[in-house]
Amino acid sequence: MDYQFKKIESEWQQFWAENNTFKAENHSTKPKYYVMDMFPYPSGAGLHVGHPLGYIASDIFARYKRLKGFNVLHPMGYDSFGLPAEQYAIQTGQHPAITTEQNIATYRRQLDQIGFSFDWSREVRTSSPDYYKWTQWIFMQLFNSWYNRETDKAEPISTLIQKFEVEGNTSVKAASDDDVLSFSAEEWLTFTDQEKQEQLLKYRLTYLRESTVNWCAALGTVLANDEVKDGFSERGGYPVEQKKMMQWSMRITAYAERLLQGLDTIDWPEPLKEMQRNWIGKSVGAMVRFKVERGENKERGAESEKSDNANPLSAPFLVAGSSLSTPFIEVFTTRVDTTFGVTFVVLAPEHELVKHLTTPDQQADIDAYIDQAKKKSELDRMADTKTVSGAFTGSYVINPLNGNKIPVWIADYVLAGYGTGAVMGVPSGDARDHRFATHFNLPIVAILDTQKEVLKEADATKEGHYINSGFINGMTYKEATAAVIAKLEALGAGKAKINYRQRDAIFGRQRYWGEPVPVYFKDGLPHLIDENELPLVLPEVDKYLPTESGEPPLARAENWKYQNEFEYELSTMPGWAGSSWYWYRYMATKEERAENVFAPKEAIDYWKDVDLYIGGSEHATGHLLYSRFWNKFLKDLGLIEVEEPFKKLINQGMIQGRSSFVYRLFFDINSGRQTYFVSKSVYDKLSNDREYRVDFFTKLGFREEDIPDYILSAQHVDVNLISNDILDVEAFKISNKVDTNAQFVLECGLPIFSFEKRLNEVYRCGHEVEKMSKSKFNVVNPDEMIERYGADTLRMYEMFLGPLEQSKPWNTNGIEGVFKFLRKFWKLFHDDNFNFRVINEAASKAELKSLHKIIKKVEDDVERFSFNTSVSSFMIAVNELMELKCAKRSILQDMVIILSPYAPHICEELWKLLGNEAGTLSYAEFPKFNPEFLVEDAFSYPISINGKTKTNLSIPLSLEPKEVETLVLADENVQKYLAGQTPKKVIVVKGRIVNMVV
RNA sequence: GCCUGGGUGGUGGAACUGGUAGACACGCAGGACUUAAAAUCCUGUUCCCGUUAAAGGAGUGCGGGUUCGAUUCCCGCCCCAGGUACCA
Repeated sequence: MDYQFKKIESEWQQFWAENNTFKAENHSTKPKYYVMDMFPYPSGAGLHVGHPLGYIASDIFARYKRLKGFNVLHPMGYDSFGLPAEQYAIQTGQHPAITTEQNIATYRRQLDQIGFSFDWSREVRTSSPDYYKWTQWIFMQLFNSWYNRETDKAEPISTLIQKFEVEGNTSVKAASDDDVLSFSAEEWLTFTDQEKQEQLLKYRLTYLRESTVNWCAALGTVLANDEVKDGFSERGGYPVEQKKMMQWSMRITAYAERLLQGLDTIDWPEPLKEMQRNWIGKSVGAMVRFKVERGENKERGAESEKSDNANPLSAPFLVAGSSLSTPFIEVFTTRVDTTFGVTFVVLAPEHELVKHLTTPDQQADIDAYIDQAKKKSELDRMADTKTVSGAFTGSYVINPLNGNKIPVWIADYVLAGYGTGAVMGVPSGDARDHRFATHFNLPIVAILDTQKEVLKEADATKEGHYINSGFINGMTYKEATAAVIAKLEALGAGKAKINYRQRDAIFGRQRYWGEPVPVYFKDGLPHLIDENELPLVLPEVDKYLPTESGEPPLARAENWKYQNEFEYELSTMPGWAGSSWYWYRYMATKEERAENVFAPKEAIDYWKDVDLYIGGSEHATGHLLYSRFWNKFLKDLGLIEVEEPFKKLINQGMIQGRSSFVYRLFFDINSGRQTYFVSKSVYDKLSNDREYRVDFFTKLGFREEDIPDYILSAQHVDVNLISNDILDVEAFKISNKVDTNAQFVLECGLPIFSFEKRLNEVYRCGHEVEKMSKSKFNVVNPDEMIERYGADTLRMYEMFLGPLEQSKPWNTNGIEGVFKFLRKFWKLFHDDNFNFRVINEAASKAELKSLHKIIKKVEDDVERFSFNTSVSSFMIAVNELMELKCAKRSILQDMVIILSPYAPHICEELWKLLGNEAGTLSYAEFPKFNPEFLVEDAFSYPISINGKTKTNLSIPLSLEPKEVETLVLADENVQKYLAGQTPKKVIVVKGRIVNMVV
């Protein structure tokens, strides 16, 4: 029989399913091995060719480990809450649960046909109530916990209450909000319940906090950063602004130090760890307080400051242990030694002191600036370092070290969420401060004798001795830092401080399709529902849109009240909630899931942690950090044992897509909004060519002086509507919901001829290589590949594409070669008429050499996750055995075992043809490598002159370098290249190379 | 901007610890088999110069450096991709 992959593959897939071949046991005498993949979000576009890359790698590894005698847990599930399903629901009115169910069915079909060895009995779905019951349960544990810095772990909130009752909060060392009041035990006891709860909320590991969101008034909703482009909504192009909103947060910062330390104990790619370290961003420095100079802002601050408790000018004093009575601006700096060089202070435009520091003269300037800053996203603000902007508040502060009066500015390069939302400007040492000072004509003072030309350029050196710096003049960096901190502490104007860049994570979305937060509100304060009321099931709503008043979709649920009385929390949990603990749910068997725990203790004790986790590096600072955080928290509660959940992690590179773009041009005219889609070359010319632009608008009927303001932007378009970069305009019109009256300007430009077909009368799209994702409309799925070549070919081809960890755009150029290889492998077992021809003869030396070369190679390659190189080696081995006309069982049977993790279907079939019991291949024993078969006695030395290879010479490997040198120099051919010269030096590296220097 | 990764023939890539650059494939060209096609097999294929063959020269994004020897190590740039806190 010829190689009939379709028949073979469907038969074996059915066999595995029916016989539960890959079901993992929670009890075994074998050593355990837990191989996990990052589970997919079941997108409507189906599984794309990028997903299987990591899954194939982990499947090869899992199958390899079974052959090596391990009890392997290799599960799969779905991260099934998310924005795209909800977006689809908004457009179609379909319940996201239904579309999600359909998408999962598609994913499952696609996964099944690739032949993965998953234990499907342990599948999880984050959107199913029996799963998210436990996500909500963990949320409740977080709400009921605080972080004790003395024991360095989370503890029940009841222990905090006990402390408050005995000693108040002044001596408590806890992770908390910045604005906690100090109170004594007596004061605590006089608090009402309401007041007590308010205080406790500042300590809970999940708590309410005001944070900034992208608010789109036209859509009446909050947008993800992903959905905002250049300050406008990606859908519809409506303006977006930054707005503050009360939100649930997770106090991940409490764990910053442990998250940092833990990195040293796990086997993860160094760059990934580095990303997490940078994200956590530990910096050792100091807080410095600059007193506000009174009198400059007499109308406001001065009179209200004493009596009015709500006056924000007094807000910063609400720091535990502080008794200062003058308003100040607090900054964090890592270069406290440069305090004498401070010539201005900059606040974030959102800083709460801004409105109180602004003098009447400056009011207009400041208002205009704040207005403009609101329109920019944080990312835009960080990214744009070229343009300097800012506004003067009119107020001044006093430098605590030299008493200098320093102006207070606002600028958008200072971000409210970072540090204290204020920085001290040291233009001589910091490039950004320098640009700011130069632009606004602020003084620049050198503070180190090694700084050169500070008027021209900032110099961040720590070398040399201080100048212009009062009592630290003449000191070195180390001495000065210590001296300044000591002085600031003595003055009560600052203290040493370790700062983390990481912020507490926002834990809420103003959306429908997510886990409901198990919280209701009573008298404006959050309370947990009862544990036995879990899961709090997502209620039905009539529409998946926000309400008219801008509340989240859950506000639409009718009669949805806790005990028919109290408002539930209306936001839902973010995408990362369900994925932050799922590896524990996999540990529970189907039967064990009926028990009232997230996973049984014995199962957790047995599987402990994930031995190998494979997934994309795009999750480096999101999912992987949150998961480590929740894991540490669960450990603090004593529910699990390990500090780190993922022992070893491999990043598979992304299979990128080739995205296509259309170019949308729109502007407002008297009769409303007009939209055009312009072709690629028209877009290029409109962007770069002024004359063309004028001509273009003239043709549209505008006079040169009346050309309207317009927005020209690139927009993703579905790659399935495109062939060779040409857009199917009619199909696009149907799929594009927003601009029904849009017009199309084709390659030929204006005017549009519609009656005559010509070459340029097409709409040409632009393109870019970027990640494959539904939102970028560039998804390619594996079904067609499997239909044409089969799963074994797809599996091997995805590995053959290149190193697992590297990103690459998808292309199918080489797939024929892999397919040919499998057919050759099949032919090795059959004669020309496809009769099985394997014989029981003793293997030759050459055959054994080929076999043991590949055993060694595959072992080495799998252990270091270099799957692409083993595919090449398999090809070489099969080419060699073909050449040798090898048909011997002792060789071929081992070949089947070695290849089976990569191409399991064809190997199962051949295993059966070889006379073995069906299905036993998965648990066969991996062949033992014997180095004796690879011993060589001679090596063909490359002979080079000045590093350039000239010829080769075969020399016995037993010879020592001196003997090799003699032999080489005696060679006629070598003498020809030397042309009579005597080498100055001869380098011989045994078994490697001979190099002569002349 | 900042953090992280990458850049080698026409294409995907190999070269594992500084030791023959281009393994293995794809594609292309030529040939065999065939009435023909598909499939299969054989030969060639980094570039330039030359060409019956040979012999030269250049070459791993760009510019420098260390070394007997650099795709590999160091310094400075350019380009591409991922992340940048509400895509997952």
